[in-house]
Amino acid sequence: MVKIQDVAERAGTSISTVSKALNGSYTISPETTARIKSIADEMGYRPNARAQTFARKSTRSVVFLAKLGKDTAFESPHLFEILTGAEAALREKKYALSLQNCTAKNVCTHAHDIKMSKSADGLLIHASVVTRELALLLTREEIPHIIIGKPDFTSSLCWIDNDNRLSGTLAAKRLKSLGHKKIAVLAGHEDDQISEYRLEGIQSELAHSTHIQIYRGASTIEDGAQMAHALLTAPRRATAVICANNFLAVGCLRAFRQNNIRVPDDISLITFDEYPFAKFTDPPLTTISIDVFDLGTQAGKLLVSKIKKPGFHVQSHSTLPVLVARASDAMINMT
Amino acid sequence: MVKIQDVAERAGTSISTVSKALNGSYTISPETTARIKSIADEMGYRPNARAQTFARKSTRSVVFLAKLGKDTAFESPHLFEILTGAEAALREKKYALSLQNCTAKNVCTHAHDIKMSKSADGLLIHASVVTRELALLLTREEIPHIIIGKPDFTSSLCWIDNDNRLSGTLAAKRLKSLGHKKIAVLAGHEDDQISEYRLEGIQSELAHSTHIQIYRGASTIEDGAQMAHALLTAPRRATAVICANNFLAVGCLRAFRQNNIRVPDDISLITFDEYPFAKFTDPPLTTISIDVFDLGTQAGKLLVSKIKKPGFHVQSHSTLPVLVARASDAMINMT
DNA sequence: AAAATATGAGAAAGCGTTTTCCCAAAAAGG
DNA sequence: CCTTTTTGGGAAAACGCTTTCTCATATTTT
Repeated sequence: MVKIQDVAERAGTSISTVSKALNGSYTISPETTARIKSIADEMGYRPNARAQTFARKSTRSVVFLAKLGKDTAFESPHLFEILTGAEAALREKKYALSLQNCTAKNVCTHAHDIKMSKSADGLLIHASVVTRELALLLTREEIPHIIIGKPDFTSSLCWIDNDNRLSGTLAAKRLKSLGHKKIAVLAGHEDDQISEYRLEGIQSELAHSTHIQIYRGASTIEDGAQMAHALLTAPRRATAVICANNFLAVGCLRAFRQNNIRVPDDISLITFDEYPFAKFTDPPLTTISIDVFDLGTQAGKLLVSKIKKPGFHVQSHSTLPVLVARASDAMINMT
Repeated sequence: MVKIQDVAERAGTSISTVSKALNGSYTISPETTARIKSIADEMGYRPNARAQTFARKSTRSVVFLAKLGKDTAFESPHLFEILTGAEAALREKKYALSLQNCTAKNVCTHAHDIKMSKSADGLLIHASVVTRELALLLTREEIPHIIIGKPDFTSSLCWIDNDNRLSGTLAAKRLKSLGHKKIAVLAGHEDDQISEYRLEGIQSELAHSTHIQIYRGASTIEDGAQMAHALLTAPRRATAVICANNFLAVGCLRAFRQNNIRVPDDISLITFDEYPFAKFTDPPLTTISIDVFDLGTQAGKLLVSKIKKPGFHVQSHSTLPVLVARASDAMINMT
């Protein structure tokens, strides 16, 4: 294994000179720098990352903390899309990304361990595992971090998220503009943050003018279908339905088909996000979506900024939702 | 920051004793070990991971190499399910897992870099990026690795995979046992390894006794529907269809519905894998599936074994597929 | 009781960089 | 031409552990 010493000898310089040349320090002349670089190259010298990490007092790596388990990849593809986006951004900045499964219960232990053992420079944390205790820890220990998703309590954390509240508002606005007055909402359970914010946005937009029926269930195809059935048998049937996410929408679509309810002729449907099957459903779904990959890259970039300049403080940062109009919604049918 | 020195002073021993006690070396008496441990605990001592990594000449980390991009999380949830499984296994063995996006073109650079810079102890590599050149590199440099998926050429690599060929055979056997004689196969393109192995298994089982029609297209819902249309208009229409993956099956199902072909009454359908929506389709899909998460954990465990004892050599290792019978296939309709 | 062995603990040598000083030589200024 | 400043490069001190060697002391063996 060729080490810095070898390069130095071959170049007839000291090891500090080699280190400086390779790391682009201005205190070495351009000529020597070039010469050393070419020698190092020729010798196939790669600095030992373990030694660098130790000497630099920085790992140039961050860890991604989220709740992972069997089927998470299927149930929460967003999580991994974010991860992928983050990896891309971090790689560009020469940071490594490692993955750690944790829960809201043990996230503090994880974070504390990483901080104490100095095994990473920063944390990317999925909002679903963020607790008040963690918030305290992060600020007290001044751990560079970005929370992905909006933590559900006011705090001094740095977070970045799709603006789910605005998404809800957009969906509601859309249906209003199509003339709908009786709108049903298929929402997730109360502990489903994303669904909750969307619902808030919907309600704030619809509050006065419209009759809203809210149904709740798990964010699954099954429950979506069940809620759709309930909706169809309700006294004053809605003319449009907003599904808090794609799974609910798929279930809803299925229930409508079973009951020979045509979409969008008999009822309009609008949902959020952009799962790959969203454009393949029958009819293709109108959704309020965002670029999840981009959310990840932004989180990565932001985190690196925070690591590099501890003064740098982004309190929060939201990405804007946009309407992707397809064929599942339509002007209200007056007949 | 409390360091080993501080603990040693407080315990009235040398730092080597502390190190040994904490790392469970037998050369320290049980009493001293216990005493030191409790003092370290009390002082909140955490060894500096950067220093440990450096001193030990090992990072206790591995990197996962795969092709990642926008929508990969949606299109290949399996990849992330494997990743999650690997994380779980590695965590148990105290190894960290980091993620690196790469392509078949640059995978060698990545692997070489990691080896040279000693930034990880081993590699988990998705088969889709494995090239002959990489195989050479891995064996020449003796890089501990596990390939996930079967590399498409004979080599001395260590790989682990679901036995896709056997899965194909199982699917074919199932349809044969249900009395089908004319079977259509909706396969992916020739470069889709998984689909290819499945097809092989199907063909080897069906070769003599049965009439097979093979259709090819991309592994998407769209192409699945298209192939299904082709199948329906073919001269001697098949009584059963095997779809090389879930996406094709969904497309197929849709096309059948549009043409008022009932499943399984008019035609039987069987597919592979177990996407979460497989049990929610109409009718629920009969599939040949495996435990992808488990594939990941096995890969992780195997890799750690290879890292710890370089002599340890598993050439290959396959997980067994199993039939999950649902409602999309049935006895051939004789009428 | 002397010799051989086993045991517990410490001294010190790494591990391979980065980085902080420091100094000579060269350049600039008076 | 002498003094001051700049510039390029080297010496050496970290960085905080692990691990090998060595050595007393305690234990066993002869």
